[in-house]
Amino acid sequence: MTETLDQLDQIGMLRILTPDHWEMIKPCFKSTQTVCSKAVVNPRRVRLDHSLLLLDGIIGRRVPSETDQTPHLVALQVPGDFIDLHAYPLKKLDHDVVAITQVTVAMIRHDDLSKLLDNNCALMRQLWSMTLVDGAIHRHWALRNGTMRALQRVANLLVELATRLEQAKPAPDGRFRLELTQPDIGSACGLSGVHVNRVLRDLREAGCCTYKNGILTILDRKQLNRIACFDPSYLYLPERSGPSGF
Amino acid sequence: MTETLDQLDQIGMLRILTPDHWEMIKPCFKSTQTVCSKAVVNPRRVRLDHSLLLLDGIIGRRVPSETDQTPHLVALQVPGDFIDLHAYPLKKLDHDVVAITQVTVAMIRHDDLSKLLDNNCALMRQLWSMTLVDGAIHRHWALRNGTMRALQRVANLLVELATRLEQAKPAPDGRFRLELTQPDIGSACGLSGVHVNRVLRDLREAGCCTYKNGILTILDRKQLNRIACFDPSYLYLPERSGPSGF
DNA sequence: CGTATGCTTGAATCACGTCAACTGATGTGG
DNA sequence: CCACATCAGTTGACGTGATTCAAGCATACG
Repeated sequence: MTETLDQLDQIGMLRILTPDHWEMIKPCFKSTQTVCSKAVVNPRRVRLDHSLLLLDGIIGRRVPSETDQTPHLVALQVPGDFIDLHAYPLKKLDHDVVAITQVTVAMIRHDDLSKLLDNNCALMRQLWSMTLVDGAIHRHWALRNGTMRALQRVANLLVELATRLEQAKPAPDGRFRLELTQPDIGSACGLSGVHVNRVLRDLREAGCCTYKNGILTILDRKQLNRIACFDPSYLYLPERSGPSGF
Repeated sequence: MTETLDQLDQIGMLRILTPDHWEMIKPCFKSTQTVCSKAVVNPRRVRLDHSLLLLDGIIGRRVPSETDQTPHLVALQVPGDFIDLHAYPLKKLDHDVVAITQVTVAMIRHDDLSKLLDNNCALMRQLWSMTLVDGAIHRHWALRNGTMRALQRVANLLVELATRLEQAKPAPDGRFRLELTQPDIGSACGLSGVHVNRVLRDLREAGCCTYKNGILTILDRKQLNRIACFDPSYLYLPERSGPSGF
């Protein structure tokens, strides 16, 4: 499997790393792994000795709900995200890490990470930054669930995911394979599955986007952004060319 | 002002640091500052060259709402919290940092922090951990706003704050000076001020707690925990004596 | 085939928001 | 000392957005 590791590219959140730092950490990923949809990648409350880099697919973080049975989605990760990097300093997670789609991940052992970081504080600071952007996204999820109404909430979530996914892989056709069920979307933004269905119909009838078979197709990005009141500054996107918030 | 700095104690979140690490970082705090209620301590989108340690009072993080005028509370910080430590790697914030009560903070320059951390990766990892606990709290806020109904939400927020405040300073009488207005509480958990008022009445009539003049008084902690479905594991409390999630 | 899973729609219910009026405490100026 | 303004809290009436329950439909799969 190591042949794929050499081809690893600096996609999405990984672009926070400087190229030389990326070259340093890349060899530490010793193996990749493919996990099938719906599997629990890392369970909560268990001591972890490794962290995962998401290469392909979508991963979610679930917290079992205190009130009812169905767990709640508190975060979604896209390719380029350093999943459960926070397990490196914290050692245990407070949520389950589950595969939404079939995913491929690269593993890094905390031992190897320590060897690397103990001699390189600059790299550590950049990894730290990556978890801080995660934190900013978490704050935005609280904001979204706290202030927005259903239509805006769903639109906002979809635009966020589209924007983050584009950082990993450009999608000129505006199509994104999310594979989230409608109740999943509801779980992520605090709505019932039924209501998500109605909201998606409204977005479809407004000509904004369609969502079918787990595939999001954005038809009118401008209008969708407007409905979503989307301001991407909380994503701290690295500047490619031109101004950005980072 | 330096006389107070020598007396700084390892309260709240600071207890994540080992005592020797705490002794190392303590001298870097060169001055304390008292800021009056409602002042903006650090504005968003401005490059910061320092971070703040909250010594006394309560600080909030506000995001101006896209939809209406009133900004939204996305986080609350209690004494011992290293406010905007995330500004150290990220340099800019995506939210305003505002004083809820009158607060005293200690300032640390990022230059000094760098000098200290470049020779001490273990300390850096612990500071990193502190921001990760912040992240876990953010996730919980998203969860609260996404899954809970009004009564549970308010109860949950109040218990969280009480628990975190107790880490900083024990409150055997069950009284906590929050100084949040009822609309503030609503803003934090996605409810209108009017509805918060009704919920607080319900909690009062149930004998759980009272909230008057910005002071929370917990009368029946057990019942309040039950209503709030409160499980503190996401706070990663350091173990004092006995088992805990950390 | 039948069963499971996810989507779709309608009808009834309810939790919460909005609006508006009133209270009570605090503060300010004449 | 009183008149007045201000601000947070309080309560009622009303409207509505979202949940829940239920039934029906489509597709995939054994």
